[in-house]
Amino acid sequence: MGATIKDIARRLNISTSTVSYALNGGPRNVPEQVKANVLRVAKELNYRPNRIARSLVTRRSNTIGVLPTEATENLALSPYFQQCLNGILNEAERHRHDVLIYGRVNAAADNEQEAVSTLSDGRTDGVLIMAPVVDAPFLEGLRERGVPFCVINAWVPGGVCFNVNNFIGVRQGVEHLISLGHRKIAHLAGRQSLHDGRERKEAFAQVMSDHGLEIRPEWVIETDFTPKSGHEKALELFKSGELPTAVHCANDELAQGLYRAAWELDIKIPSDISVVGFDNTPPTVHMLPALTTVGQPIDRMAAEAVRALIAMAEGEVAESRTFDTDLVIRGSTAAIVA
Amino acid sequence: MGATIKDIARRLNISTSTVSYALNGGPRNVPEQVKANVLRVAKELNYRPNRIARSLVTRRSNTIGVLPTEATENLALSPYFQQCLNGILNEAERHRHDVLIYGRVNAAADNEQEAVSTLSDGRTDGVLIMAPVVDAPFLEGLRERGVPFCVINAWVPGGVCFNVNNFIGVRQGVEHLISLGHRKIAHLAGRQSLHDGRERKEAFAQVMSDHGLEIRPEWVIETDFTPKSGHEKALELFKSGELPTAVHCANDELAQGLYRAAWELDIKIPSDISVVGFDNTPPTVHMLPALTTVGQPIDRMAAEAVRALIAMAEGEVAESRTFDTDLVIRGSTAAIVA
DNA sequence: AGTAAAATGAGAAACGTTGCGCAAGGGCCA
DNA sequence: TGGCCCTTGCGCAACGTTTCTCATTTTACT
Repeated sequence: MGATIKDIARRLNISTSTVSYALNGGPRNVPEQVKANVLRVAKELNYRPNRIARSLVTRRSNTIGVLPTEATENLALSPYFQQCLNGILNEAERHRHDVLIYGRVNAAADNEQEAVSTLSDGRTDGVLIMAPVVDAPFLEGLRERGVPFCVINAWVPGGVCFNVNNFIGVRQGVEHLISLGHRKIAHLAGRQSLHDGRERKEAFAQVMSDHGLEIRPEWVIETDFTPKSGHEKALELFKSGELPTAVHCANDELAQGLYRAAWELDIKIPSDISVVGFDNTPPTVHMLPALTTVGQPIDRMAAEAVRALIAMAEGEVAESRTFDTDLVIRGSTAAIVA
Repeated sequence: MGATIKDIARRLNISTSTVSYALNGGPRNVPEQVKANVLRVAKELNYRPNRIARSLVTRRSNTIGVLPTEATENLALSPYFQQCLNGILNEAERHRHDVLIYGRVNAAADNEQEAVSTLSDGRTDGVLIMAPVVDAPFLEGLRERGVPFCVINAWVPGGVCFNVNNFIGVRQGVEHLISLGHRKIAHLAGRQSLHDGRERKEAFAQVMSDHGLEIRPEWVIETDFTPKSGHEKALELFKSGELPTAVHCANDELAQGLYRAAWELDIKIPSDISVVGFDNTPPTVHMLPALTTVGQPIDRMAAEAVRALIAMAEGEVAESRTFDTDLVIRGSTAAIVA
């Protein structure tokens, strides 16, 4: 379809190697005059290098693979995914890389071999793995195969991981509530097969006991990370027995669901109940009232992961890193009135 | 790194073509026995076809390119983008295709040649273009180059386009308001360089005049499609002179911004003011009250576009299609009390 | 002017596939 | 038994690059 390097060579009566050198400022020098000619003809013919062919020989694709969190459906609807993807897209663009989303891998998660080899079929220089489930079987296989990969929001022994300190984060959120006078605090816990879900639940228990506060089992509710679940579980919580004065949610989407439950039961936030989220995803500023939440720099983590991936593809070594959370106080928390 | 087709051939003392035939159920038949051997050895060696090499010869990549709406930043944060991507991802997976997001193209939008050739560098079988600005210069170039492409939410003469009937959609929304007794209706209009922004504004004027209702210039407010703008413009509107009894927003994000403005000024939805959105993006169900909005089947449109793209890559012809909107009545609209 | 070193250019191999053109073997029918 | 077709399998070209090796020319230095 398009012109090739051969067309340029033929037109100028020179060899393809010379054309390649001229075009790439290649490993060899080529005289100004010739270079100018090549560039001119390339433009005339509207030449565009075929990246497939180039990749075949260089074994570099300049493409970052993204493996989203395993989800039953509609993964692109999760704010976490969105913010993460946003960070990836921005950083990839900065490095002139493209982004390929692997949609099919999780569907075949039962077949580890299949998953591993899909991720290493040469189309990407490395894979960024978003919040994999704990002990995902294919990770070990990936390492064996030597595919560069980075993990966000999970720990994989020996892998390059980008995390946030959940213990500090949860502490910030819960201690904020405590400082406002809250003692009766519930926890809407996230999916326990995810690293963050586990850690945040554990951290909640730790902070509460550090402050000598009672942890009521019926106030620690395990669910998954969706608004739907948040809504259901919050309704149950609100309708059963005594109300806590505050709820700590393992992520913002749970808080969003809880908002709806509160609104339906005419429970006012923050006067009747205070709410703290986790992640500081963009929609939280649009919640009414805006959500007090513990921010994790998802886009910076994603950006860092992209950089690490590119570095690894170039043979450098990259290191895991833990990021700081920050408490963002907005309108969903208030001091308790005695 | 991985095993190649040659390794399998060597191991079995057969030719690479035979291996290829066996692996692909190829254009030639190969005896059951041999096929079984090939499959076995392939498994042993953990063989995975190199898709780059395959693409080079077949000139098919089994990858759909996605060109997002031109955005200054943070495009992945837009619910429209998200829903669209979601539809694309699901449908692509169904056809065992992957999705590559072109992030860099719009940055080079001033350079048409550059944009066109980036989109036709062989990595994708076709490009799905999300809501391009009106008269985007590269579209003509794409057609000249013969790159299969589809457009969502815009019309390109001679292109394969998937749209919604904005005139009917806006009519549904506005007539719903009128049927509730509203006469003083404002329109928060979207970005006028986008097809939908233009059409919806035009449609609003048409419906209003069809019903003999006054269109106050200060109540038709041009802005862009973001919550931030919706918030700002709604604040201005609410603070200046007489209040309309209802606002028709050109998309849901504008409505979201308007919600915040109303909340800040203690204007109650729907008792003080009714609000109608457009798109029916997922976050609207989480708004408080849930937003009455005109739904367009973004994910179905995206899915259809993916199908069309794949068909076009296989040499078939695809046709433009217009989808129906549906009015989704939720909690943000109420009858006017005289 | 003579020689070594640097610059230039051509040719070809390689990357991992696919699939065409041929050739050889086997079965079937006349 | 000869001719034909069908099956099976191999070798090789091709896809569009990059980059190595080798040959030739130019430049620089003594």
